[in-house]
Parts: sequence; structure tokens; C-alpha cells
Amino acid sequence: MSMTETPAPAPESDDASLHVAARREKLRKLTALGIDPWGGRFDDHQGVGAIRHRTGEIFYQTETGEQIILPDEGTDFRAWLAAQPKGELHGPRVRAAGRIVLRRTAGKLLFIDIRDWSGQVQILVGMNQVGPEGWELAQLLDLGDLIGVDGVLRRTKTGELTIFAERLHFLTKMLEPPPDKHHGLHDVELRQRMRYLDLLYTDGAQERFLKRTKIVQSIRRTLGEQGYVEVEGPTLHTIAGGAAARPFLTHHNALDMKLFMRIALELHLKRLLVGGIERVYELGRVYRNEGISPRHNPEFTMLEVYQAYGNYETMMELTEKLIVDAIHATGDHYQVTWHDQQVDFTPPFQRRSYDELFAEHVGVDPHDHDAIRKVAAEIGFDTAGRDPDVIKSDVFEEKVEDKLHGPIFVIDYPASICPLTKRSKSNPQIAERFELYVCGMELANAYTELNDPDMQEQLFRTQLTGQKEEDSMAKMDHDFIRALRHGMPPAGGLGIGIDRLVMLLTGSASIRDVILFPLLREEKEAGNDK
RNA sequence: GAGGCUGUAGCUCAGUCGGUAGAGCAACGGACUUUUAAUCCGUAGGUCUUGGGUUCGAGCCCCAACAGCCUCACCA
Repeated sequence: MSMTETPAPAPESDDASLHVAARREKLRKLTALGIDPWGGRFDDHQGVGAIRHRTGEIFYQTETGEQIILPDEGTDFRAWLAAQPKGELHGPRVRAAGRIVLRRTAGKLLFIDIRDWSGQVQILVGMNQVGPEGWELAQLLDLGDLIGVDGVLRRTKTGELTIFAERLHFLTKMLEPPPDKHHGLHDVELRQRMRYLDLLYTDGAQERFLKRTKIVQSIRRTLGEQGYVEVEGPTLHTIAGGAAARPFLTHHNALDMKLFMRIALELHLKRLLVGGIERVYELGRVYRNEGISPRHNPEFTMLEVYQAYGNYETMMELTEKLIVDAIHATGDHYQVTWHDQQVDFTPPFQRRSYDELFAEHVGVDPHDHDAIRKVAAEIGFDTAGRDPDVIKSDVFEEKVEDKLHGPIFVIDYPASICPLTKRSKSNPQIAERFELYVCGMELANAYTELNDPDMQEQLFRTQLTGQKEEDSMAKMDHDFIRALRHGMPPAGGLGIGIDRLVMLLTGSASIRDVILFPLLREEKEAGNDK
């Protein structure tokens, strides 16, 4: 049985509050009773949710042996019970495990509510039903402790579904006091720093993150069904390419080599296209050394998909399917509410060209560089010596993006700001690219991929005037060019920001609500929980 | 990086005009064999984020630091 020795004294922290001291005292008493406060394997228990589904097995049996089915939920159970001939309730034997979330005594009775990830259920512990040892154990239970229970599932006089305990099993002691049993955790900082408490005590927190899992699973399923294979590229790069972002810098000791954390998945997936992996994707973390905001976290999850012999239109169809399938997988409807906004994901999504939207929202001819420059200057942008298309792009971001309620595919971008994209055959000034916007947020980005190695090399060499190298996607990668020289099939490529998709589908205002452990500043005093 | 808001008991929050700290829950002791945010009686719990300043006196006013949130910038 219990191998527990004398419990270790409270480590370092001398600031043990009354609550912690009380819990440690109970820990000591448990040990003294020969009960392991840290539990162990507990087999054959059912989820609370599954147990709640067994209510139909409860029946009332009269002394004459007549079995009566219980009334529907909502009827006055106490009155119904009083009206029955003499007898008693019978129900199935069940075994459950969970965390104590509520506790109330009524003389020689103890009501405990335990919760697991499938639901919550009440347990009734009676002094005469669990015996002296069980009762002694029951006196040592605190909110937040993990327990197991064997008992019979029945209803109390008031009709509450309840496990009438026959035996309690102590599974783990909670040494810290839990948050308010009714209000939970409101402090946003505490919820992020102590996500475990948030998951346990904030309504909807677990559901939100489990929904994230469903979305990711759905994406993998959809891609798998369409013949895409998942791969894992390197996260340590010698050149941080594939996107315009500042990388994190790190260092390999043995090779004495400067390395960057990846900012995109693109360039390695394209190497795999050259290698004959015709439909390939990676769903993984990228790292960008940029500011933090409700829509940005320094590490975030990105999906990139590449399909040989496809183009950006292929990717538009795929994007729609991925999103629609994810919505179905989470049991939602096409109409989604986000931030008081209604978004309608009914396919097909709207498609509008960049220039069209530019003209509509800026009110200026998208080809009139001088007029655009004037607008940019009015906004306050520095225009001197900068590439016209870069200026146009700045104006687009300032004037148009916020208004793209969407979902809307913005298509046909100016070629010069898209160094990894194939030009339109009919108009070399246009890149075959789309971005998907929803609620002013960029959700997806896709290209017909550039596979001409000479042109790619040239674009890497040509920094657009007015752009710093670190701000540009065009970072020379000789190995990547060499790969292209071996023949990359014409292809469509797609990137989707998974966190933002999850935000939209979970109604989350902040990206930190859908990332389990968002980046936070270090706590000042380690060991101090505040 | 700039600006704004916030920081009070373990948790959720009050705190008036600047006069030395309050509630609910949680904890501890007690009553109660059908409660359900149980109830009732009693007890304990505070470096008011930190450091300066003004003042006879600061949770409150001023300055700075730290942390979180929001807006902006960078970016997706």
C-alpha cells in the first residue's frame, strides 16, 4: 500500500499562508492514517459525463417488488417520491475520479461535487455508510483535492443525481488554495501564468482549448484525405527566410554556428517539392522576434501547404475547404460571432482584386503613383526614395485592411512586393497571390509559387528601395536557389495562421486566449506565486 | 519602443473629503443525516505591487520602478 514516508517539510517558502499550513496539516494526517496523499493508479473508473448518462438505470422499487421508472427531469422529485408506496431507489454501481470543486457538510453527511473533464457530479458521503475510516478520510478532504469514489448512482430526495459513496480513494492533495469556487479566476495575468488554474476554474477555458485541438485535427484530416503528407522541417535555420520578419538568434556550440529560429516553413517545404513530395504540408511553430499584441505572439502556429502542379486558385479552394471542414468538426454553423461581429463563412468566399479594393476604399486610381504618394504623405508615411508599390502596400494596409470584414479573398497583388510569387502571364506587374481577410485580420496567404531559379535569384538580389533587408522577404538563400535549379514543379502554396483561425472560431478577442502558454515577462521573485 | 488604464486578504471585489483596512467566498473551531454558491454561531488572516516624495497624518495626492491589459509602432 502506501510507501509514503514522513512528508517533506514545506520547501523554502516560509510565507506559507494559513491555507497552505492547513493543507499541509491534512497532508500529515493522511500520511499518519497510512494513506498515500499522492495516490496512484486508479483503474476502471468512468468519466463523469458517461456516468451522468446512466440516469436511466435508476429506478424505484417498492417493498412489494414493483419497479417504477423515475419521472422526467424537471418534475418535483421530492413530491413524486413522497407519493410512492414504501420502497427505495436503486441504481448502478459506479466508480469515478475527479477534483473536488464544492464541499458542504450536513452533520454526519458530507456532500462533495467532483469534476473531471467530462462533467461534474455530486457525491454523498454518509458517516454510517463509509465507516469510521472512510469518515476520517472524508474529514481531511479540501477543495481542489483529487479523489476517487466507489458507490451507487442514485438521486437524493431533491432529485439531484448523486453517487452514494461506499468507499473513497484519496488520489492527490492540492497544497495551494484554489480560486473562489464561484467566481473562479478573473485576473488575466494569473490566468495566463497559471494556465492550469484557468483550465480548471474558468468556465469555457477547457472547452476553448479542446476546440482548438478539434480544429487542428480537422485540418490534418482534410489534408490527409486529399493526399497531402505531413512533414517536419528544421526549426533551426542558417538563413531566416520565407517571410518578412525579424528572427530570434541562437547559437550551436559544437559547430560554433549562428542559427536563427525559423520565421516560416516555406523554403524547406519547397525543397521537398523539388524532391518529388508532390503534396506536402507542415503544421508547426514559427518564431518571430516582433512585438506582442492581441493578434501577435512571438511564437505561433502556422500551416503551410504546397501542391505540385497547382496554383493560387487551387489553394483558394483548399483554404475554403479547410475552414468549412473545421467549422463542421467543431459542430458550429457558418454564422460565427466574433467581437460583436457576425461573420458568414458560407462558401464560396468573396473574391476581389487588390486594385479594385484599393480604388474602392482609398478612392484613388491604383495605377496613379503620384496620387498614391500624396495619400501616403497625408497619412504621414515617409515616401521619399521608396518603391511605389511599397508605398501602395502601406496605404492598402492603412486604409483597406481594417475594412475587410470578410471572409474575403484579396487577389492579384502588385508583383514587386511578392518576391516568392509567380507573375501573372497576362500582366507581369501582377503576382498570382491571395490573402484571406476576416474581420480585418489576415488569416491566410497563398501564391502561385515562383519556380524560375534565375528569376528567384534576381529577386533575392533586388531589395526594393526603401526596405531594410530584415523587413523584406527577399533574403538570399543560395541553397534554396540551387534546389530550384533542379526543377521545382509549378505549384500552389498556402499559409494559414492557425491561432487566428482558432480565435475566430472560438470568439476569442486575444491570441493569448487560444495559446496555452503565451509569452509573458519573467516573474520577479521565483517561488512567489504572485 | 510611446501613450492610457489597472495593481487592496488565498480568490472575487468595496474603500466616501487624505484621518491608520472592509465584505463575500476560502481557512480554523463548533451545530446539523438529503445539501447543492447549503445554513447558523464563533475565530484568525493585510509590507494596500515596490521604492521615494508631499503632509501633523497617505490605500487615496506627486515622482519613479515592476507586472498585466488596451491603443499605436514592428508584424501575421
